[in-house]
Amino acid sequence: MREVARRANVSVATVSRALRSPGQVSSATIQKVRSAAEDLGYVYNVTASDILKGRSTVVGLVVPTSSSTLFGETIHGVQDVTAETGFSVIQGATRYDAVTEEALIDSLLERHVHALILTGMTYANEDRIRRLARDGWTRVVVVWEKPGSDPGISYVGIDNRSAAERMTEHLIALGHRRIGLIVGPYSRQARVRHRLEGYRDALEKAGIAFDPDIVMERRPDLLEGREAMDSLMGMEVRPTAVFAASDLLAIGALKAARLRGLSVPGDVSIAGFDDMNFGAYQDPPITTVRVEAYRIGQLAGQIAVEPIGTPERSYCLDCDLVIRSSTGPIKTTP
Amino acid sequence: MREVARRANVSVATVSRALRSPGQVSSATIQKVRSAAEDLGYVYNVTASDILKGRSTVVGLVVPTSSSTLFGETIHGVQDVTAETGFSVIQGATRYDAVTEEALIDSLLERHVHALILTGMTYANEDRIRRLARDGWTRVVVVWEKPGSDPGISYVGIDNRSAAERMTEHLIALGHRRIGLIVGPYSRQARVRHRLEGYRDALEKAGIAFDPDIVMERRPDLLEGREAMDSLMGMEVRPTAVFAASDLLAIGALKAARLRGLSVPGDVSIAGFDDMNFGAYQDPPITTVRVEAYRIGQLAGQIAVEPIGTPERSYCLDCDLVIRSSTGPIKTTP
DNA sequence: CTGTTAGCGCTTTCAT
DNA sequence: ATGAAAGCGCTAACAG
Repeated sequence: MREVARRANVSVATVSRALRSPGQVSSATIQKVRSAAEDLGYVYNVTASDILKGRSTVVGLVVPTSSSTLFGETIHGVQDVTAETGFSVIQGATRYDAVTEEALIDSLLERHVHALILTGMTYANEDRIRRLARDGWTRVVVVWEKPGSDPGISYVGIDNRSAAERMTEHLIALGHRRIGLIVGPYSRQARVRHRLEGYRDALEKAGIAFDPDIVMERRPDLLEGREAMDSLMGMEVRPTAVFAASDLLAIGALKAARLRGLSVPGDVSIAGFDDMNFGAYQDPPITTVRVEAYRIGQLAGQIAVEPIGTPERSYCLDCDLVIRSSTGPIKTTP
Repeated sequence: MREVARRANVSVATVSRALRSPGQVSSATIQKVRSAAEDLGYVYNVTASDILKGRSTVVGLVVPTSSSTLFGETIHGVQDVTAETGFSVIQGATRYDAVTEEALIDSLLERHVHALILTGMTYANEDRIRRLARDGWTRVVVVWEKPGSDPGISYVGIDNRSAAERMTEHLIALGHRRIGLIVGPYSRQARVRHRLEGYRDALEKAGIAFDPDIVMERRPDLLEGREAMDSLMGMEVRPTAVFAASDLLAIGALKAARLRGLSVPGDVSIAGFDDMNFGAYQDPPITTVRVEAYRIGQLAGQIAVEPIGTPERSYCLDCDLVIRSSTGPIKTTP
């Protein structure tokens, strides 16, 4: 910038003004400055400006994994909104690991991010985040989970418990009473735990005993879904329906059923969660819970870029069941 | 930091040293400083340090879309490597749009990123990038494409042309002579154009005339694949095999075939590209080209974090055909 | 309209 | 081992 000033025969302050607030400068000077900048290949430095203004125009985004079409939509939502307002997004993946998550959050904080958007926060780091939020150090948005009540923490998510309950009810309504569940590691994530609770709620209402043997706790990916389903289908009294609390798990489960020569939904019904784009392209198309992932990202982004000190704000989005062909009535033994 | 200094009764310089280069400070002082920092909830500011040192510890990563399991793997690779070396990744998606890409690159440059990792650079922005790279302004890594020869630009990718040629040869070897192609927008992306060229190479070698009518140029997603396949299958003389230059397109195509009651590979063979994790979970599992997306990301990350001025370095990874069940011999009309 | 000056949070000489 | 002071690239307040 000093170089530019010298070349244009003006002070650095004028350069700054010419480039950033052209209203205060004569158009002749603006031209001079612009062309000097052009000649020198000058590129403005937002970072320096941030430092001086004691602010930050970066938001940190923490996701479990970057390679999911689902979180991907949320990421898009966040990026679109933040880009409009001149913010950049530093993104990192935890791989469902608390230690990685902590390291990630640390590095984000050291960059003094304006906001932290957290997907699937593990219990391990909750206290720390709460303290940060309470002190107004950064804005904190927790995403994908039903609103809680922590001062300074905003939530954008869905009611996982209710959605899981409704899907389980759907299966019960089809006549199923032995319903397997494949679910993420619920001991660590609220989101997942709530899905388990919803499942149990529905069973209880229908007077079906909860059987821990047919609940599989797995990392949400294709292979784990397949393996879990295989165990389930290998049981002496096997479930007639399986609720996979993620479409990834459901697609894996579908594969396992196919390999065992079981027809879906003839022999066993399979339901998923999330409505990932692939779900409708499976054979049969998968019954699932629609989640507006992009919208969640947008809202999270909007909240994130608000000035520090703006009160927390929470949204709980509705999510509908999408009944496709992977679930059907229980087979009546002839 | 000044606060910490005051509370610990030392100068800011000492605080800086105590926290960042403990070797130069007495352990008593370190303790004092540490506890003062703790009490005040002090968090180090990397950004300020970057400014002062005239460097940047951020790399910019540009991808076509964030919601792809494939680019997701590349992102993971980059993140894992950069995290180890204290870099953060600012990531943005172009959505296959040149204008968005340009805006994104601008914002990255204004943050004075240490390096720019570009996936699927469009022609529109090539000149600009080349100039940047030549001037040593940032490190530039172009990813997913076969190495070219531009001073200052590193490449990490695959030989798209050769891979596409081999897949087409595979189909030809199965007896197919009328082979449809569904491919991304090749007018704008080198990666995609090379796949088209590979396809043509193979046809030519086999003495098959190139027929532009059975080449569909589509955005790589499920729906477009489905629609393109539907057009192809609606033709009077329809192709007996279709090469979809992305697994996303292939899965969409599979759906279209299924809806038309065509058996795969009985009535029509379908091949994909990329080896996305979903491919093996389709029915039938999809024949495809394996691409080591994570490895590509790692290499790109390694090159990116090297000091400015380090010579460019390029890698062209091998990629094997993965023959699954979606391709088979041509049906001999009885 | 434009220049001068001070200073953001940090690190690095250079003294002490 | 510690402190004082200068300075990274930028902007805001104050003069002129």
